[in-house]
Amino acid sequence: MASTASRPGRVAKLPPRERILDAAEELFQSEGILRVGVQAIAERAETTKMAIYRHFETKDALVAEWLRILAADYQAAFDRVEAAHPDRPREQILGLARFIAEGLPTLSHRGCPFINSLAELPERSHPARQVIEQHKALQLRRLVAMCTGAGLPDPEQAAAEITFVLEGAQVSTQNGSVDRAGERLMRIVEAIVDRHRAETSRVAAAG
Amino acid sequence: MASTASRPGRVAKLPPRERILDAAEELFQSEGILRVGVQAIAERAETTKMAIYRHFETKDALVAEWLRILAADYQAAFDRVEAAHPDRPREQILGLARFIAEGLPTLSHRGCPFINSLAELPERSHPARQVIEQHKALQLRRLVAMCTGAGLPDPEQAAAEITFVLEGAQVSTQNGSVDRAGERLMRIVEAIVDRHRAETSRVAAAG
DNA sequence: GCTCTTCGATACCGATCGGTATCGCATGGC
DNA sequence: GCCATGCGATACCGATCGGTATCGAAGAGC
Repeated sequence: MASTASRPGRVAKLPPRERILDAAEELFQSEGILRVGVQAIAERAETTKMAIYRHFETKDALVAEWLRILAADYQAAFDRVEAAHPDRPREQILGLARFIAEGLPTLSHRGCPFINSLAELPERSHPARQVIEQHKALQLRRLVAMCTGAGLPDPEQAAAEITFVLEGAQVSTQNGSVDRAGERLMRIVEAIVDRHRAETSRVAAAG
Repeated sequence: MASTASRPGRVAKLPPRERILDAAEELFQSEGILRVGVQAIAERAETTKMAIYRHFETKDALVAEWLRILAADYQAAFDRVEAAHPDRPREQILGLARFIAEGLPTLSHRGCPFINSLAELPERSHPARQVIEQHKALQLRRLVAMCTGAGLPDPEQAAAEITFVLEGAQVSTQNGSVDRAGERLMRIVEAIVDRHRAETSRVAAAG
């Protein structure tokens, strides 16, 4: 037989903690948090419940860690969009909207993990809630910064409007009521930015 | 002692089925569907589990019936808004937005029941999902009709935009990221309608 | 080569879940 | 007055939940 050192299974296996997080990611996203048991996560991760509790204090801690990673991935995508359009805040905003719009067909009828998790975890003390609220707060701050950079006269209002349509597009995709949500999303975000820019010139002309 | 006929308890009690639905409404809204057991509903309704299963085939059927009633209430509110502004579609649209905006502080950090239920019940075959999707589809149709009545040149796009911001305002209120969501919601809905009206005159001028 | 940690496997815990069976009582229609 | 029905109470079912205890094999560092 071959050596056992470099051939842990049929393919190279990640360490247990990564496998657990990957399995949790897939199951939580497709079936929800509450409906997925720790045993099911262990099986998909090709490990055992005990291994999970060796790496995470409780199931709630695992949920929180999953959302933390997801939020970090999301912020990284945010970073890439910003970097792709340096010093052009309007393009950054539209790039962000495009990022969301392109993701809509993927999440299809199983919506945004943050929104869903918020629905599944009503207790304000749950560790996952803090992760979600911090993430949303950070996202809004970055959006406000972009709107400020774009010279919009009321960046808080503009950022709030964009936040509304981004989240609304995701839930409307989830319940399948609106078709061509991606295109519609892009159109309205452009319209929001342009309207606020028009406000700029109006304010400038008046001042 | 007084007659027992007209004095069923300390106060006049509704029939069990209504009490069950009331209890389910309160518990599902505040704690979510999956976290509330049938036993807990029975206790709050001052009855027993058996009584619940005499009126509803399964817990899922109770959930579906709850959402059916909720959707009917919602459509009734929709009717009242329409009736309050006969033949003035623009006022109807703004009235609807105001209805949602005024409800935001009430649902506070425990969002829209339809959005939450969608997150809690991922199985497409669940009876409650059909109720939700039908409700959302009907709401969108009515909104499209209002936009058509208002003479907007692209009523589907306008209705989709309004749907996005209505739903987005609710989830952003739930996660607490946006302050003054009600005012912001009203401002953007007005802006959407006015922008589409401006498109109207532009199209008319070009035609 | 030895030891210390990690991993996998299994069995188990108490609690709770959705759902059912049964029984006695009260009530309303006839 | 009688009887069918609705209701409340209790006990119970199998399944699953989150979480723990235990034990043996395997691997890495010194």
